[in-house]
Amino acid sequence: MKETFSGSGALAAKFRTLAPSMTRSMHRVAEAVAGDPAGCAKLTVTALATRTGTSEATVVRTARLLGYPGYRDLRLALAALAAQQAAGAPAAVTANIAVDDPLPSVVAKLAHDEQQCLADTAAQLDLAQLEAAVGALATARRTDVYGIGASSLVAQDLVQKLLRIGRIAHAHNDPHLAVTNAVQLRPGDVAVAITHSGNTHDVIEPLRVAFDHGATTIAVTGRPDGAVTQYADHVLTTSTSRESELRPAAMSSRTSQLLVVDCLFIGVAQRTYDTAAPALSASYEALAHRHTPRRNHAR
Amino acid sequence: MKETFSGSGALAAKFRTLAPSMTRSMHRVAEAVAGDPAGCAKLTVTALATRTGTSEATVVRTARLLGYPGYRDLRLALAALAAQQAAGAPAAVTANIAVDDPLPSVVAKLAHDEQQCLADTAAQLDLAQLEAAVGALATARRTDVYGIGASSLVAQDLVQKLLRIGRIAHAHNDPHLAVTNAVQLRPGDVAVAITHSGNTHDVIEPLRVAFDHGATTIAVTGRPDGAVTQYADHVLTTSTSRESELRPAAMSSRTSQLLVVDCLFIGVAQRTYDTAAPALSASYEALAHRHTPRRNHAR
DNA sequence: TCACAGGGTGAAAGATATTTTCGAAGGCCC
DNA sequence: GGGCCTTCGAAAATATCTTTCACCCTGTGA
Repeated sequence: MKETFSGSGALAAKFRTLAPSMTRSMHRVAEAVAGDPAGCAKLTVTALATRTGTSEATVVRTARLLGYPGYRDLRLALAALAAQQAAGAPAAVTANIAVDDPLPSVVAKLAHDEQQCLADTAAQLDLAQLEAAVGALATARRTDVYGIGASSLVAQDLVQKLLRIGRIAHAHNDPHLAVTNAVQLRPGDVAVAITHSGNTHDVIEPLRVAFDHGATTIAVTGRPDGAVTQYADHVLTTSTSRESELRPAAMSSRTSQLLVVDCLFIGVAQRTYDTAAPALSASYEALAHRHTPRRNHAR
Repeated sequence: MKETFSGSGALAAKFRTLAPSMTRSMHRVAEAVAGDPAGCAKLTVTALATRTGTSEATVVRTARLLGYPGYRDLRLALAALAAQQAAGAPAAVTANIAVDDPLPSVVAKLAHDEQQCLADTAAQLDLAQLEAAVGALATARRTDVYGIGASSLVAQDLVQKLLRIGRIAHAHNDPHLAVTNAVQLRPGDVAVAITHSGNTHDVIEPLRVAFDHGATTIAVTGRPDGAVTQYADHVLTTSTSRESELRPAAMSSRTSQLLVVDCLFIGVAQRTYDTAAPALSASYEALAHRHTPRRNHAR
């Protein structure tokens, strides 16, 4: 793949995230759009269809996939993007991490990639969905979080955070236990599934059970078209960063997922401030004696 | 783009210049447009006509007067202008996250903070220490990783990654078991302690034991002067990001720690490429069937 | 190899949005 | 007050966008 997308932000990120679920024709359209936003903003549906050798229908479908109600809105967004790019074009360079990269270069590239990933995630995060998810978590009687493999760590991170502010939460990485517990959920409870691929059966199954039992369900996934979203009331899309052999997408999705988790956490903490703040302080006090009193570490 | 708006004032300037030649109705339209470009960009001709209490015809006439071929183009320009204005004012993301921050602001601030944290970490990371740590891990007979609480997740992340490339690694978050296992270590083995505070007794203790038994010891900590470094052959310092009430340092240290872990991982993967690459591929294949088969697009 | 299923695709119909037309209303000078 | 010009908006005409639907390609199983 010799795609040379400059770090044009949200659009390129969206493109990467959704590329797998695009058909060939849509891919062509998306490529044209991502490659020359300014130019495409000047075209009508018909013109863009002609330029990409496709049909109006495909252009509209692509626009929809990219998250706009139709081509008209994509076009507006394109114009906006072009203006933004023209305003400040940082144009950072990012090569893939290679086997023979010296260590300093690895560190720089990794840091840069992850920064980019954070920016992309923040840019494309659906705030309405986030708001809804936060609302659900803030009022949940209890919250179950499902994650397997690398996503299991993210699930645990979310649970640790929720526990710290006094919410009742459990992380499950055993599919059987997860389902067993999901059966207990009912309306007012929340279930969160975390899966990069969006198709991890072991995580979807408990979410489906929770969904069927009336719990509010949230999916944190890199594939908004994945099977997991069938059973999700709220979908939070993580951004897929550039992949390379040594650092495949599935592995680097973590950064994006964790940002989403942090956003959820802060959102919930804000909404439940009265109980969250004392709980946070309490957890510090409780941990203080666990640290050997060497210097003044209680900043 | 032929039409280049030099600044956000361009529209207002045009408005002033052309105001004399405008009729009353056109004036109302122009005023609305100049006053809220972003908002007007969202409206159709009809909607804008209604909002200004005029007709579509008038709106189109105004657009023409402002120098555009029609309303459609004015609308695009408006969207571009709005984006430019938004980009020009990157907002005070430097501020702490407050209880009453709206969600969009929280997302922006979090993303910004974490990006900053990554940059800081990469900048101050001691490459010589990293190199040494990578060398030790790459040749280790086995690796034990200690982490408690939030750092436990980081420890697990490192272990998961090492396992994927065929290294033998274990994560311990039970202090007793950690010590029990540390006793088994000997020269040629590696022990890694992850602690933000640098003074977490439960993590220091197993590292000390490992150190005493001749294992190579690595500390990943935010406090290079912490107690943990006494028993560490190599110290990797993570950066402490800004803290706030809702997002204390101990919690945000994760980002920094994970970057270090990633650097270690890539470094080791490079050095053991011959075994790492096949192991990586194998782990994908093994996991493939775990994802409900959905679609497979040629890319 | 063939028949079949199922999604991907574009032509064209259908729906919207934009532009133009045109007549009416208001105002100004004679 | 009447002619004449300007302004204005309703509605027709056009351009643009969206949806539908049948065809086609591709992969699959007999």
